[in-house]
Parts: sequence; structure tokens; C-alpha cells
Amino acid sequence: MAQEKNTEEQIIEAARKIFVKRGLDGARMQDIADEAGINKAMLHYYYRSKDKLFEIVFNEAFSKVVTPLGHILEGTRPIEEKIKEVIDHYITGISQVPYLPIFILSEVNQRPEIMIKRLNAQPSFGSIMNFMKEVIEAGKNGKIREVSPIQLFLNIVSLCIFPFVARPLVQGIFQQDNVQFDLLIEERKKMAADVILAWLKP
Amino acid sequence: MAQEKNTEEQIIEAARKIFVKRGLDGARMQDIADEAGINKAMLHYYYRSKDKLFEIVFNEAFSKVVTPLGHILEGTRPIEEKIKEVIDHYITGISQVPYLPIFILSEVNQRPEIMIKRLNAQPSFGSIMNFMKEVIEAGKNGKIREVSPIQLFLNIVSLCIFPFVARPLVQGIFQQDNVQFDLLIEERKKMAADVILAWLKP
DNA sequence: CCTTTGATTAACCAAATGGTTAAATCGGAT
DNA sequence: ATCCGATTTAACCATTTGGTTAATCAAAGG
Repeated sequence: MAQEKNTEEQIIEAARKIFVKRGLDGARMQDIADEAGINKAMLHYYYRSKDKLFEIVFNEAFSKVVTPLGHILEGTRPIEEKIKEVIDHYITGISQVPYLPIFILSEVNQRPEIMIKRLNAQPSFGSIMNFMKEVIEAGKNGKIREVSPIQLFLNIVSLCIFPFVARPLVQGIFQQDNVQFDLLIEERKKMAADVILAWLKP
Repeated sequence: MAQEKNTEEQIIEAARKIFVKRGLDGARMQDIADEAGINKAMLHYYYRSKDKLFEIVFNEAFSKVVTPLGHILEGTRPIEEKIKEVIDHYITGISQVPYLPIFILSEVNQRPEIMIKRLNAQPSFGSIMNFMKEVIEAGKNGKIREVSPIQLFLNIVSLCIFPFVARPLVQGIFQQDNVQFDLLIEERKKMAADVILAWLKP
């Protein structure tokens, strides 16, 4: 193990790894300690309890995956451009942390409470609401087909995230190795935008 | 609790409820026993171990959610009709068991092994392969745009399943109650097909 | 040096958990 | 009524697990 770093950050790194891989219920404090190469008591010395430690890891993951959705849709370019860019950026971003979406979705489905606080303390969804208005506007102006902005948003996120969440199934059913899967994801950056824009064409 | 039924089935029902809600790691044998209104030892009397019991519940869930994908695409009607129908049927089907997709995806991501056996013992994916050929054929004939059949398949499944998997997030972000969410799902039966068919238009 | 203070560890603890067992109970056949 | 196998239960067991504690270590300051 690469020691050297300060204990606090070592612990967080280890906790990230174990919690994300095994979930809150499946993770063992001892495993986190082992992963960090330290004594189990240190976990409690620095972070009180398993729940507290988990909260930190979860919030961090939530920020990486959900928050970008709030920001990335800002700007003043035409809506088609925005959509193209958000899809490309988002898939690229998730590719760096492909195991986070299923982690978040699993935990949020099992314990919706952990998300409530986070959403409230997260006013960045204002920009999503802006995007919604923009969609309605563009629909009325005939620039795009008139569609439900929520459904549009859901469609974009579905096409971007689902493949990562269903990865083992996809690879199992279509007998893909990791290289093939990465290629499939790469293709989707352009394709997902094509799908959405074809639908939006007035 | 409604007693009356034979113990074996009572246990399975209780196990379904607890495992699907809490996952393998989060589920407690005692909770299953309580839910079934029987002694914990009965679980082992009828089903040896927690893992064995879980396997039954998981396989059952897998059949309900994944297997239909293999069957529903059969038949000889034009491909656009098939897609429309598969989407409508599939969303309707999942609506009856909306908590199963996240259960399956969570478990499969945590323990891909449990899926491997199941996929091998499941030759019904032959019909998916048939569908793939059909897509390529239709592409060459100019009936639809030429697209990767795997991506098409993934797009369909993404649009159908993701909303159920992300339900707490969707309801949280857009402040929807259950009625509104059901409405959103109902809308998607037609909309998801529109999205796919607009993309496929040659 | 010695003391102090924060960091670290081994040992420990109580509760929870999956699983077992031996005894009790039930139900039908004789 | 009695026997016999299947079913059911309470009590028990070993292990795991999150968490605590008291002792040790190490560096800083005097």
C-alpha cells in the first residue's frame, strides 16, 4: 500500500473504495481499516461512526454524479448545442467514476432520507428549472417539438447513465469484454445526442 | 397477517418482501421469519441457508424483469410495430413490480456471479439475437436508419427501466408525489416509443 | 531529560446474526 | 388410544461486527 499520506485522507480513500464496492450494509469497518493499512480504532477516532463515515463518502459521490446535472445546462447557446454538449460531457465524466451511479441509486432506493437533506442543501437545481423553461420556450417558438421538459431531462439522463448501471448485464448478455464495453460507451456520446435531437426535431 | 397458506409459500413471500426491500446484505433472517409469522428455524428447515433462499428470490425476480426482453420481440410484424409494442408491454409489466429493477441491478453489480449461471441457463436470448439480425436487415433495406442493434436495444431498455431505478431522485428533484410519478410513467409508454422511432426514421 | 499532547494500537465488549439442536406438537394411519 | 413421521418451537451456539478503552508511542516544548 502507498502509505505517506495523512491518516484522515487515507481513511476516506479506503472508505470510498469499500463503501462504493459493497454498499453501506455490505461494508465492514475492519475491511476499511485493512484497506487503509491502519488500526480499526482509528476510524472511530477520526470519524465517530460507520454512518458518519458513510455520509461523507455518499455526499461526495452524490456531488460528482448528480450535481453536474444542475450546472452543465447553463449558458446561452441554442438548446440543441447545449444538449449535445451536456451528453458528451456527462458520459465522459461518468466514465471516470463508472461505479458511482449504481452506488448512489442503490443507497438512495434503500434509504431515501440520505438524499433529502442533500437535495435541499443543493440549490443548484435552479439551473435545471431554467433549462425547463427554455425547453418550453423553444417548443412554443417551434424551434423544437413541444415535449415535457421533465421527460426530456429524464430521457437524457437515462441514455447517459443506464449503461453504467446495467454494465454486468450488458456484458453478460452480449458477451462483451471491457474493451468492447468502453467502445460502446464511446459510441454513445454521439449516439445518445442523435436520439434526443431526432426526437426533438419539430 | 393472512396465515392459511402453506408454510413454504409463506416463507417465499416474506423473503421476497424483505430481500427486495433490503438486499442480501441488509436482510435479516429474523425479519423474514417475523414477516412470515413463523419461527426462524423454519427458514432453515425448508431452505437450508440464507443464500439458498436468496437465490430463489433473485432468480424469480430476474425471470420477471430480464426474461421478457428475450421473448417479447418475437413475431413477424414490421419492426416499428414491434418496438412500439415491446415498450408499451414492458413498461406496463415493470409497473406491476417497480422495485424489482433496482433490486436486480444492485445485486448483479455487487455479485456478478449470481447472474452468470442464470444467463447461461437461459437460451431465450436467442430471440434477442434474432431481433438484432432483423435490425441490421431493416437498416440495409432502408426501412430504418442503420444503427447498432446493441445500442438500439440498450436505448429501449434504458428509457423503459431507468425511471423506476431513479424514482426517489426523480420524485425528490421534481417534487412529485406518487400520483404524479405514475402519470409520468404512463406518459412514457407512448413517448419512449416516439423517441426511438424518431431516431430510427431513415 | 522529562513532560505533555495527540496519534496509534491491542485487547476487549456487548449486541446482533446465521445457523443448529433437542424437545415438543400435530396429524393421520393402524 | 397409540404410534410414527413430519412440522414447529425455544433455547442455544459460534462468529461477526460496530464500537470502546486503556496502555503505548512519538514528537514537541520546556
